[in-house]
Amino acid sequence: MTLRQAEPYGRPEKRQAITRAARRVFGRDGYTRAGVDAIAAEAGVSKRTIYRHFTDKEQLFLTVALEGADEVTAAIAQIMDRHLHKIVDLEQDLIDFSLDRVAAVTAFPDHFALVRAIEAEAAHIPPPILQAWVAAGPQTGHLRLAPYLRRIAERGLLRIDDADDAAAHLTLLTVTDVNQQTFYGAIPLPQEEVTRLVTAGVRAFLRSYAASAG
Amino acid sequence: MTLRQAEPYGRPEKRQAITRAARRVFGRDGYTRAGVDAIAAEAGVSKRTIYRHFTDKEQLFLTVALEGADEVTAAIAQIMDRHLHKIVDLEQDLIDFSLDRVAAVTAFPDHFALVRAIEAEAAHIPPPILQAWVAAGPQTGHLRLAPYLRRIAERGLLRIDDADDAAAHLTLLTVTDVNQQTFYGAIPLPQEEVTRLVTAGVRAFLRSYAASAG
DNA sequence: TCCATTTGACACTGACTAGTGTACTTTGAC
DNA sequence: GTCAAAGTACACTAGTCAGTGTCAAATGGA
Repeated sequence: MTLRQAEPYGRPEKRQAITRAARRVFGRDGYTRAGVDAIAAEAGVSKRTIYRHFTDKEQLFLTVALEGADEVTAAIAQIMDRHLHKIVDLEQDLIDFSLDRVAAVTAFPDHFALVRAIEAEAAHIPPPILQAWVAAGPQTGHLRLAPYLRRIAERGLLRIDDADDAAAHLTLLTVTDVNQQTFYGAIPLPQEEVTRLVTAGVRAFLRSYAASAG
Repeated sequence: MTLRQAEPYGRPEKRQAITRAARRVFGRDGYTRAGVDAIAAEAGVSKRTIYRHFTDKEQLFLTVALEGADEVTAAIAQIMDRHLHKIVDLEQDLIDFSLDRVAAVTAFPDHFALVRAIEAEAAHIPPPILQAWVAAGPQTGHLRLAPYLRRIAERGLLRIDDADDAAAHLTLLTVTDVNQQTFYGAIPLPQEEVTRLVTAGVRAFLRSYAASAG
C-alpha cells in the first residue's frame, strides 16, 4: 500500500469528480457498504476510469481521507483567525469560535461523515496511513489552536501551563461534546441545545484556565 | 424491526454462545464485514441455529448492542461506587476513578470494539433503537455519575451548578480524550501517556469545579 | 487534420454472503 | 424408553460486488 501514486494520470477534472463522489458515498454508506459502481455513477464517470486513476478501492478511500483532511484543516484555520486574532470579550469570542467550529461539521457534511467512516475503519487501516490522517487532520487542529491560546495567555487573559493540553481541553468541552452527541451530524440536535452545550463547555474551560477567576 | 422477540426460544447457553461470538466478530470486523458463517463458527454452532434464535443479522447486531450496554453499565456502576463512595483525597480519587473507567475499555475489548461499530453504523441504525442504545449505555453512565458529584458537592468539596454538565465534562476530559486518541483501544497508547492525559483532565476539571480554589 | 491519450460501454469472472429447505441427529423432560 | 423440541450438516438460491478485458468513441494538442 503506497501513500500516493507518483505519476499523475488522466484529466484532473475527472479525478476530482471521482474523489468528490467517493467522499460523499464513503461518508454516506461507510467503506464496506460503498460500492465502486455507486461512486462511478455519482461521479458521472465510468467505473473503468476510476480504476485507471486509482489502483484500489482502498487506495481511493485513503486518498480521499487525506485530501479532505487538508481541506477542512484550512477552513478551521480561517475560523481560528477570524475569532481568535483579536479578543474583545474572551468568553463571547470563545463561544463564537466554538460555534463556528461546530458549524464546520455541517458545512462539510461529506467530509465529517467520512471522518466517522475513518474512525470506524481505524482497526482496518494500515497504522502509518491512519497516523498520517491524524496528523493532517485532528492533530493539526490542536497544534494550530495552541499558539492562539498561548498568545491570549501572554496578554494576561488566560493562565496556561501546557498550551497543547489547554487546546485539547477546549476542543473536548465543545466540539467533541457536540460531535459525540450528534454522531458527527448523523443525528441532528436543536441549535439551541448546541449553543447551550458549547456555552457550558466554554464557561467550564474559562473557570479552569482564566487568569482572573471571578 | 422489533426491539426484542417476545417468546424465548431454544437453549439459553446456545443463545449466549451466539451473542458472545457475535459481539466479538461484529467488534472485530464491523457490521458489514462480519459474516454470519464466521459468527456461527466462532460460537461453535450451526448457522441454521443462529437463524432459529434471531430473525436477522440486523436483529442479532442490535440485540448484542443492547445487551452489552447493560453489562458494561453495571461494571461502570461498580467502579463509581468503589472510588466515589467515600472521598479521602478528591483529586487522587477522581484520577483513580477515571483510570479505572478508562481501563474498562480494555477490560471489555469486545464490547468497546462493538461500540465503535455502532457509532460507525449510527446513520444506518433505526433511530429509536439507536436512542435505546444511547439510553442504556453512555447516557446511563452520565446519569449515574451526576448524583455522586452532587453528593461530593454537598460535602463542600465541589461547586456545581448543573451536575449533569459536570458529569459530562469530567467524562470528556478523561475517558473521551483517551478513547478518541486510541480509537477505543484499537490503537494502543502507553500507560504513562494515559495516566498523564487523565491526570491533566482531572486537574482541569477540578480547577473548574473545585469549591476551594488553590 | 492527425494521432496519442483518455474515457466510456458493457459484458464478464470469481468470490463472497444472507438466508432457506430439508433430512437427520441430539438432547432432555417425563 | 418415548417423544417433542432443539440443533446439525449441507446443499442451494439469489444477489452483490471488486476488479478486468475489450473495443469503440471522445478529447485535445500539434
